[in-house]
Amino acid sequence: MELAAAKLKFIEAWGKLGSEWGINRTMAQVHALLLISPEALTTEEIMENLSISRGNANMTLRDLMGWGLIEKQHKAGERKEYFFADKDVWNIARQVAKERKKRELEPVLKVLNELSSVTGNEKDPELITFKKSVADINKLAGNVDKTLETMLKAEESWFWGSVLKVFK
Amino acid sequence: MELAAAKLKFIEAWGKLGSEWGINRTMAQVHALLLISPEALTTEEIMENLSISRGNANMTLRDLMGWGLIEKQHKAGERKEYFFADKDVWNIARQVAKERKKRELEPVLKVLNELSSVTGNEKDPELITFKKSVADINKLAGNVDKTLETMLKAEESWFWGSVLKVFK
DNA sequence: ATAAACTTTCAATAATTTTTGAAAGTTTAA
DNA sequence: TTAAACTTTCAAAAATTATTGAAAGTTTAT
Repeated sequence: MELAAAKLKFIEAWGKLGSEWGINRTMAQVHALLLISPEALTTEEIMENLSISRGNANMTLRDLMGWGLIEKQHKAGERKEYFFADKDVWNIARQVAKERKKRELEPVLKVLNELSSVTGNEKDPELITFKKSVADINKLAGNVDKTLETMLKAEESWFWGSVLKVFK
Repeated sequence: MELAAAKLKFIEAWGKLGSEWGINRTMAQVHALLLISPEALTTEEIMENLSISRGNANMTLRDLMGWGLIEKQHKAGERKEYFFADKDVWNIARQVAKERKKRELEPVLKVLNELSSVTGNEKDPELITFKKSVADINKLAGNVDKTLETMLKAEESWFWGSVLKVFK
């Protein structure tokens, strides 16, 4: 396959994966584009490359910066802003894990903790089932949280080395 | 907190989490409802409880069965179909991991493998960057795949025991 | 100060996803 | 059979989410 076709396919696949995981398709595509660009790109170039509007490009780039996945670059003697993506895939994975943990897992853990103090007739099957489910989910979520915490601090080779060795 | 309020809060939280992870909010809510119900429920009861239409309930229940998260139950001497959710949270996690691996990770791995055979001028920075990104993502995705594979076969206590021991 | 170069905002519009509900389909009991 | 009880389908409507693009805002060079 030619590079041009491969790029399109990569951007499309990355966008699809993103949308399946609750990430705006365009955002995933802009990220994909910057990931495979050796050079930083301007808003203009991104707009053109993906056929998106200026407003869309601007907001998407801002979001990507909010996720810590891309950065602005200023070139000496140029007015334009250039954007580039961190190319280290392990950093990307960690960054996404970090943000989703903060934005989604932690709020859920908070709610689960509140819910575990539910009151009522301790003989009521409704209450028993409710408490059991909440407690079980809480435990699982806690384990996920601990594992992510470790992942965030870890080096890639150490992390996978450890995990895969255990699972041999 | 009272049980009734706690139930509402749980269903709401589960629905929100689902939608953030690309799962239809209603589907997550129906799952939540069944998860905390000691008894199997009819379509009618689910419709009423969540204020959703018959069509929506029917399709959502079918989807949940497709994900292997709930099952039909037939009660002797009754025409109605009852639905109940597997209450084992580890089973649920495994089931979701299994389905998402099959539906999303595997197709992406397939595309990545195709893309790694991209051709062109080996000196071209565009090609070099592209190949590097694809190779790196491929490696990471492969490790995730292997880990999920292990998780699918594992018992909960063994899995977390191993993972958390390593990360101590 | 001015204006060109560039970025940001946001109300309106478009696209996508979800939901409805009535009609069609199926099963069962008598 | 028939008809009641129940389930499924799917086109249309509603709700949600994403995108546009022009106007407003900002920065920089002169």
